[in-house]
Amino acid sequence: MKILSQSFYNRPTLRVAQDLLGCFLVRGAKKYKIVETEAYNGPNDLASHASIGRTERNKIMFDEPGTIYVYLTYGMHYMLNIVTEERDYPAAVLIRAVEPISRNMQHITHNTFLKTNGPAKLTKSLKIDKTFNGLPIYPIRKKSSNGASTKKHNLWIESRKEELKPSQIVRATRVGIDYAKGYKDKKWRFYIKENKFVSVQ
DNA sequence: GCCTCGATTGACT
DNA sequence: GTCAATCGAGGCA
Repeated sequence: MKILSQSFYNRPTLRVAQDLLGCFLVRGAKKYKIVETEAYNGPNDLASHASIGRTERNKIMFDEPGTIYVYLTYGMHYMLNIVTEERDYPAAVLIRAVEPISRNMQHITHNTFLKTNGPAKLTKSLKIDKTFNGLPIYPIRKKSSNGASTKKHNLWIESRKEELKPSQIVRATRVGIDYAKGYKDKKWRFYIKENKFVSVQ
């Protein structure tokens, strides 16, 4: 199993959103299968933060492919996204749901269920917050001799074990974006068919 | 400065 | 089905 490189994310956003299904989001010693994603694609997508141009909040969406974009919504929920396509093209994939894979993770912890079946629930479960905003999700090659190390963080994405069949992938409209005229009906959400951790079937 | 609203969730009628 | 939580970004004065 191999960590996805930056070039994986430097491809069309809809492609990346589909190809992330079945890949593994790894947080320290814990591993989760990605089962639901959404694409936010380009400057014209009215559902995307980037449709109003570059701002202090959304500037990360214009950054390098493979950059982590985390923002706060409703004053309390963090959303995890990975930036796609080349620098200055604003696009990202929202990770909406993951399935816990490691042993002993589907049980009760701290008097509550570990819930990862929704974009805000998974960031809460995995303790992902704005400190990840702007960091790379891809591996950084080490600086050569003088040991000027890059900042460490234990969040990355590994490739699938095996390809998904097209019949295992469902295309659907995105959630919570009814305000996006002309874009709300685009089927830019992808999920693994019949997976019980998908937020909205 | 002031107002509106959100890529959501959980509690409640 | 309805609605509050909770706060920063963005728009506008």
